Amino acid sequence: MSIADRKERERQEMRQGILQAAAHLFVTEGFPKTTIRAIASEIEYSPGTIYTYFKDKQEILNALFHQFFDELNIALRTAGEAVESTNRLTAIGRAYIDFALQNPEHYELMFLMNHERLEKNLPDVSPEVDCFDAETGKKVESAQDDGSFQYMQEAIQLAIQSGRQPRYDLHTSTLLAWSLVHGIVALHIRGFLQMYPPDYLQIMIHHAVDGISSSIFLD
Amino acid sequence: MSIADRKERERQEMRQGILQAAAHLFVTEGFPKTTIRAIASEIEYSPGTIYTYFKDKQEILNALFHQFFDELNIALRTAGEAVESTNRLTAIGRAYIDFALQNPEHYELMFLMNHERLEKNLPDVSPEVDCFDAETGKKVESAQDDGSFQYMQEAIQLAIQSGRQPRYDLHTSTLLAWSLVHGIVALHIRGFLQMYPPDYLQIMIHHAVDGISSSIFLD
DNA sequence: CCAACATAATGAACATTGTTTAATGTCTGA
DNA sequence: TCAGACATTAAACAATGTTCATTATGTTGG
Repeated sequence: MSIADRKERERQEMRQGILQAAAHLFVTEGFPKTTIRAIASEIEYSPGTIYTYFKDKQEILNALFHQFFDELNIALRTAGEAVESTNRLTAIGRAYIDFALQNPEHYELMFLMNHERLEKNLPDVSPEVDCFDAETGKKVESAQDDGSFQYMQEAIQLAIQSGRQPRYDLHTSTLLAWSLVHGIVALHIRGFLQMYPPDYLQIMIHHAVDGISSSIFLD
Repeated sequence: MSIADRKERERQEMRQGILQAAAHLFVTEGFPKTTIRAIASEIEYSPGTIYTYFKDKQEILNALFHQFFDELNIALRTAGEAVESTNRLTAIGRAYIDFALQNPEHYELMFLMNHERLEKNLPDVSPEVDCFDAETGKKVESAQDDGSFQYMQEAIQLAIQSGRQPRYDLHTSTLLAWSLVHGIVALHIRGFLQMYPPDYLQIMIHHAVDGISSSIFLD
């Protein structure tokens, strides 16, 4: 069954080619301005061909979605493993902000754009850590997840095990940490921090990363 | 010149009618799904008429932009003035989150959507507080601003004057506070906090608002 | 009162979008 | 060799934001 293999391989190569062209255009031109015709032109095929490999424009974005989240995940874990567990949370926070500021278009597609993921076929990219009972709010089962959110949560847990005193429970602490770094980069990418000169903003962000620990730990 | 006055008045009424119809559609259907034809149909005019009053679709949004920021501004100041200055920051933070969660579509248009404000004619909605020298980072002149950001900053300043010990300088503290509340609501509106049951999320948000003070004050 | 005139409203038209489809070609497996 | 599955294409479709010539309306000066 070598022919079928080759066919499947060619199909996957075509898919990757489309994804690569789409990623380039999405990141440089933005999602709305990127036309199917432009993607097709980039890979030198007709527009209709795209629909042999992807249901619609949204599904192309969904595929890239997963890819970008993997990139963030790797960036955070690389930065986190490079330091001992006591400094890990700060290292992760800094890596998170660096990723977002160095790849603002990736972050745009991942966290800022409105994907309407609620009603459509969403990639399971949302950091599903635990499943709760809808009535009691108690944790029902702990899902093994290799996401960025989970890794940040693990870092906080490690810090607690190392003796640091948390202000709130683990989930709340993680939410606070994540909200802080996301808030900064989201405001920045949307241009709401333009009134600060870049170097001064860098100092503030530096302090903000330190503020993560301050806001969730007592000591 | 009464006739000219009436003409001008009728013109402004028409503008307001368009804005009202557009606001309703933007908020219920979202900006991209709202067509010029739908707005025109709502006010029972032809599509072309819209362009007698607004340059394009973006300019309609810009006008609503100002309106929504005024609403937020009023909400924050009402909540802030209701308490003494020591609790003001927390009250503002809570009001901010309430505003965003009770008017998610307004918040969407204000802070989450990509307006491409950089290149186009942007409303001066960005919270321009101070002007800095690009090289030294020192404050050059203090601009009087009645924005929400400014009000949050004033509340922090009041807390400091009341004896609280800030961790960082005033601007950094304000950035931290704003990033925290924006981060929470931005993640929530984008659906990244869906794995938490609503009541548990409420508790976490409650803690998060308290976390504002913890993250920027030493005591 | 009438004749220009300015302005507003219209509906058709245009260019561009995402997507579908019928037709054509190509390759596979028997 | 041949029939069927599949990929590709150009054309077409519906819907979008926007423009424009035309029409209608009301205002102004004589």
